[in-house]
Amino acid sequence: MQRTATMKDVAQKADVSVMTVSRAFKQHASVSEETRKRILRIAEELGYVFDSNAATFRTQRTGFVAVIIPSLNNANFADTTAALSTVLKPAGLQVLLGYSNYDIHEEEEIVEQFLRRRPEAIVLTGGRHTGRTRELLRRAQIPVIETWDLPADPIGHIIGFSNAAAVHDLVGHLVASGRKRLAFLGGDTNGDTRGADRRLGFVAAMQQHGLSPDLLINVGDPPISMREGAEAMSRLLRDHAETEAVICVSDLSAFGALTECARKGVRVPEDIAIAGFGAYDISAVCYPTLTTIDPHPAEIGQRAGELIVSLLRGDGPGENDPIRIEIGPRLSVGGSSA
Amino acid sequence: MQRTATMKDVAQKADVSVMTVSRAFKQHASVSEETRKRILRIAEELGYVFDSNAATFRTQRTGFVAVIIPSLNNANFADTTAALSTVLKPAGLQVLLGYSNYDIHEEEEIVEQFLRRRPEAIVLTGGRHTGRTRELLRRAQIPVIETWDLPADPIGHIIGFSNAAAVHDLVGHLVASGRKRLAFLGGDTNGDTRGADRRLGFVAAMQQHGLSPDLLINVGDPPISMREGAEAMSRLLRDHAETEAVICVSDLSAFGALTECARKGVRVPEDIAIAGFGAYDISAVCYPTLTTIDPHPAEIGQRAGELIVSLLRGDGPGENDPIRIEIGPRLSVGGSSA
DNA sequence: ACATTGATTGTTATCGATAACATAAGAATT
DNA sequence: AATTCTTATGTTATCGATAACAATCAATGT
Repeated sequence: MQRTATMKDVAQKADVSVMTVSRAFKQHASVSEETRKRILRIAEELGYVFDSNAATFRTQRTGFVAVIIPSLNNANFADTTAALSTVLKPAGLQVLLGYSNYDIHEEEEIVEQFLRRRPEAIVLTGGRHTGRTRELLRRAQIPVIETWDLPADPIGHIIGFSNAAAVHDLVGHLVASGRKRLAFLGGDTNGDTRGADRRLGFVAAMQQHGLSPDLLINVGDPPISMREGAEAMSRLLRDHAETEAVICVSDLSAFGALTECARKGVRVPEDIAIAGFGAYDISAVCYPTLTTIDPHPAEIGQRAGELIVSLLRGDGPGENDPIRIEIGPRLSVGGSSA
Repeated sequence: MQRTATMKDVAQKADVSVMTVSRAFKQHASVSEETRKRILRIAEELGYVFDSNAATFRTQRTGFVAVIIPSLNNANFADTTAALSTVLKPAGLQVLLGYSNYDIHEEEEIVEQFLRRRPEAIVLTGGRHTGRTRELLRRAQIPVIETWDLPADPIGHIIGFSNAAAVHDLVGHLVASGRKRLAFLGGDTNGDTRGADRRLGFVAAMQQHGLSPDLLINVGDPPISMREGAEAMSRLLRDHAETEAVICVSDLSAFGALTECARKGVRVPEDIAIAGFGAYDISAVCYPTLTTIDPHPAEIGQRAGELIVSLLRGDGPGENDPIRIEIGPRLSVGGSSA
C-alpha cells in the first residue's frame, strides 16, 4: 500500500513543473495541447486523482453549498434539494446535505458543523431559527437563503410562500362548498414551524368566515405520519362525528385519514371532505384523489440554485439587497372534497 | 467586510502560540483549564470558526464518507442513509450524499467527483457498476461497501440481501394461497439493477413452481412511480383479465395498482392479489394493506455505519478480509393477498 | 540538594494545490 | 534588425491547521 500520487509525482514523470500539471487540469489555462495530453495520460497511468481539498485550501473556495432540510425522508424536501443540486452542479458547486429532524436546536448544531467546512452559501428550510444560528450565519458572511416560508425578519434571502395563506385558500374552498364544521389535524408542537403556520392560517381563516376554529386535532411531534393521520381521524370520527371537513397538515396524514374513512365505511367526500398539503405523488393517485396545495418544491430549489449561482458569480444582487421571491402555491381540488 | 479570523488571530489576542489554540479546541490535549477557557472565550469574541478544510488538509483525514443512492426521493434509501448518518456522526464522520438517478454511468461520474474530496470510505447502493467505477474504487484504497444487493463479485464489503430470493418468497406465498397466474410489474430496463433482480427472481420462482413466468409488464425507466403502477394495472386488467396476482417492483407501483383496482371496481384480494416490495409506510396504511417485503433499510444503514467506524478505527477486519453481511428481508402479508 | 517526572507551552516543518510574477522562445510588427 | 507581443512554462510564496519534537517549570522522590 503506497501513498496516493500527487501532482508532483505526475510532474516528475512528465518532466514538467507542478504548475504545468495544475494548468493541464484546468479549462482555460495555457498549456500546449500536446503537453496537456501527455500529462493527462501519465496522470491516468499513475492513478492520480485530483485533490479538491488541497485546491480548496489554497483558493479558499470550497465549492460547497450547505443545505439543511427537516428530514431526508420527505418527498417535498427531496424535490427541492434535487432541483437545487441540478442547478448547482454545472456551476461546480456541491451540496452538503444535512437534516434537522424538525428541530431548530439540531439545526443550530448542523449549521455550526457545516460552517467549519466553509460553504460558499447556505440554504435553510423555514424561517424560524435559534438566535445563535442567526448570529453564526450573520458572521459567516455568506449568502443565506431561507425557503419554504416567508419570515418577517429574514436572515438574508427568501424563496418561499406563506403556509398560512395557502391554508386560508383551502378553508375558502371548503367553505365555498357549503361545509362549515372544519377541523385541522396537525402536530402539537411548534417544532415544525411550517406546520404551525398552517394551523395559524386555519384559525385565522375560520374566524374570518365567522366559523369556529376550535376543532384542532393535535397528533404529536412532527413529522406527522400516515399512521398518525389515520389514528387521529379515528378519534375525530368518534368524538366529533359532525365534522364536515378535515384539513391535514400534509398529504401523508391526509392519506392516513382517507384510509381510516375507507375502513370505517365513512364516505369521502359525501360524509366528510379531506384536504392535505404538499401535492405529494400519493395525492393524485389515491382514491379518491386528495384536495391539496402544491407548494412547487422543485421550483423553490431551482430558484434557490439560480440565486446562489448568480450571487457567487458576482452578477447578482448586492449583499445589502436581500431577495424575496414568493412562490405561489396552487390549490389542487381532488375527489376528496369535490 | 473583513477576512474571517484564524487561529493565529485568536493566538495573538490570547497571547499564546497557535499550537496552544489548536490544543484548546481538541478533546484530550494538555492545556490548562484556565488557558483553554480564556482561548475559547476570545475565539467566541472574535467570531472564530474552526476551519475543517485546513485541518483536513494537514491531517489528510477528511471525515467524509461518500454515500451514493439511486434517488433522493425514496423513503427506503432515505432510511438507510439516515441510519448510516446517525451511526457516523458520533464518530466525527460526515456523509457526502449523492444520487445516481438509477444510472451506473451517472454513478461513475459522482464517484469520480467524490473521490477528489478524499472520503475515508464509500457506500454504494447495488452491486452493479461500470468497469471504471470499480477501477477507481480499487485504486482509492478506501473501504467500499455495496448495499441492497448480494453481488457475486463485490468490490469490497457487502451489506445486503438477495432481491431475487425475496421475490422468490413472495411467489411462494402467492402460489400457496392457490393462485397460479401471476404477473410481474416492473421497469423495462436494467438501470435499476435491484428491480431487474426482482424480475429474475420472479421468473425463476415461477419456473420452479411449474408456472408460466411470461406475464411481465414492463412500465418504463426506473423509478416506477405510483402513477405508472396504476397505468400498468389498467393495461393488465384489460389485456390479461385472468391474472390472479401481481407482484410489483415496489410498494409505490403496487399502491398505484391497488387504487386502479378500486377505481375499476376490481376487488383486492378477491379478484386479484397484489404485492409490493419495500415495506414503505404506505403499505401498512393503505386499504387493504399491502403484502410486501421488508428489506430493513435502516438496519442496512446502521450495519454499514458500524462497519465503517470499526474499519477506520482499525479494530475491524483487515483490508483483505471483506465482510459480507446478509440482511434477511421479511415477508409481510397484508390484506392485498390474504 | 539533585535527578526525575509530568504538565504545559513553544518551534519548526509540512500537507498539495494555485496566484502572482518571472522567464524563455518564437512570431509578428515596425 | 530591433522591438513588441504571444504562448508556454517555471519559480516562489502561500492558504490554516497539526505532528513531532523541544523547552520550561513546578512537583516529587531519593
